[in-house]
Amino acid sequence: MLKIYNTLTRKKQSFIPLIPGEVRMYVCGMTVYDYCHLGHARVLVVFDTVVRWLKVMGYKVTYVRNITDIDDKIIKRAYENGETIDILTQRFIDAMHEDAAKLGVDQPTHEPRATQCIEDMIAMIQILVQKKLAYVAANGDVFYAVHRFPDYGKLSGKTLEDLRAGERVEIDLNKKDPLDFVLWKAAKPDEPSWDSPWGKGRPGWHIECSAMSEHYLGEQFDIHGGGQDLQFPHHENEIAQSEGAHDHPYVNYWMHNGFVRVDNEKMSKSLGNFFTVREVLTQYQPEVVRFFITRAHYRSPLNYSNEHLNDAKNALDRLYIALKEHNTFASEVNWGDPYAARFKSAMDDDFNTPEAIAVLFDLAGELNKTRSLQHAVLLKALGGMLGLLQQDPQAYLQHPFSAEDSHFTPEEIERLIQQRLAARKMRDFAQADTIRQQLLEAGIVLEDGAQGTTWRRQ
RNA sequence: GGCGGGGUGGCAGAGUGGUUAUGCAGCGGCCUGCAAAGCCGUCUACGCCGGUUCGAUUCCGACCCCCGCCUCCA
Repeated sequence: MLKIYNTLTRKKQSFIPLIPGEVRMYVCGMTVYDYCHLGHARVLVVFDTVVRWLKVMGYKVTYVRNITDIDDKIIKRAYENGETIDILTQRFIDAMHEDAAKLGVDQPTHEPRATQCIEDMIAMIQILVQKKLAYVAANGDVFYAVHRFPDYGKLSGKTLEDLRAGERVEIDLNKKDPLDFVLWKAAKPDEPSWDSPWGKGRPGWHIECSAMSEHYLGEQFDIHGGGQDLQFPHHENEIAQSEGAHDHPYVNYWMHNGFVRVDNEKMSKSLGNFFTVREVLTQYQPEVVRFFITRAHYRSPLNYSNEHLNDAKNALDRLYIALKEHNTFASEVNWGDPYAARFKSAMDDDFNTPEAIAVLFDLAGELNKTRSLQHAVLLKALGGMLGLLQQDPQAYLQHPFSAEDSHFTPEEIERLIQQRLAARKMRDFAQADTIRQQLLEAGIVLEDGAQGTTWRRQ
């Protein structure tokens, strides 16, 4: 039985979908004004892994991940760059898709863009205004009246009093209450806008997720995910909007992934301590990055550094080396197998991927001892459920992962291996070792095995 | 200040009321012409102080420290 830690109840709960056999899931995606950094990569990978596991468990999954393609930062960035919003956002949407694909992240079922769902948002705001949960301010903005929604704060464990006691509440004279949040912003000159019952304007941020999730998944669905930083206010506001509009529960299970950190601090745009996915991929194979992410539990913080990536690389190498002599394909998993059973119980326990990966290593050890095809097939199959180990082992092990790795072409390496073999045959070990040393200095390790000499990148 | 999460061996990172996590790194051995890989063995743990218990890293309480949210943020 799958258990999921639910932020709403702060407990692990048995997962029971609203419709037997089907899972409807929504995850807050990117605001597309810049390249994805490792924090974004984590969200992509974490929820991709969740979807993969749900599918392995036999669920039909409808997975929606939105794209925020209109907001203050996008407008500002487009203006700074002297380009249109459309060109800016399309560029970063394409870049995000490239990054996601490299990390082995499957496309969601639907990937709606905020600007394509304005009508849904307006319709929802209208309901909220009718129900007096929202009001039109003097400047034409429409605000949600937070005090009118009694459950406000239930997700983040805050009360209105707590929030009022906070020091950082912005002062906006148009709001009746400083805690009210904007649903619709009246148009300013030179900004993109849409017609609405309240005049030209554009949506606030939170309304898009309420409207788009309802459009694709209905008024109530199973799982809603996102980064921990979205818990408040974004997800809290979504609840206020959706439950306020429909008077019944919005989401059954809320999942929040932990941050990626740098030097023990949250990686973020505002701190400027972020590394983009594409930057990291100039130094490491994408699967190493995915392995690095998957190796930590999704709710734990994940400290980023080159040392940790190197460590992840060495660990992943071990799995591929174990698979090296069996270039096999995954097949159906027999869950009665002890390794498979352990893997399943780890994944069923709130997606405990570190434990699941530990099973992979135990299996690799067994494979190294027994060299049985059966273990190789299982290792590949279980790895695949995490989006790992699907490459040809040789391709992985020989992949040039940095610019310095282009010293020798595979043909040249092959030629040097043959030269060394000839030297060894003549028992000219000095010459043989010279060649091996030469390759080693270029980061190439030779391995003399029973079936001849193979090479891999260090 | 309010709310929430956490402190595990050299590093990363799970977990458990008593029995090896796992990986990387280190050390010793086997294998090898020598290596590499692999195998075998092995050293470093559970922030601090009390309490409960036959027994606590694991439960309870206090303390110290770290991180996050309360503003845009994955």
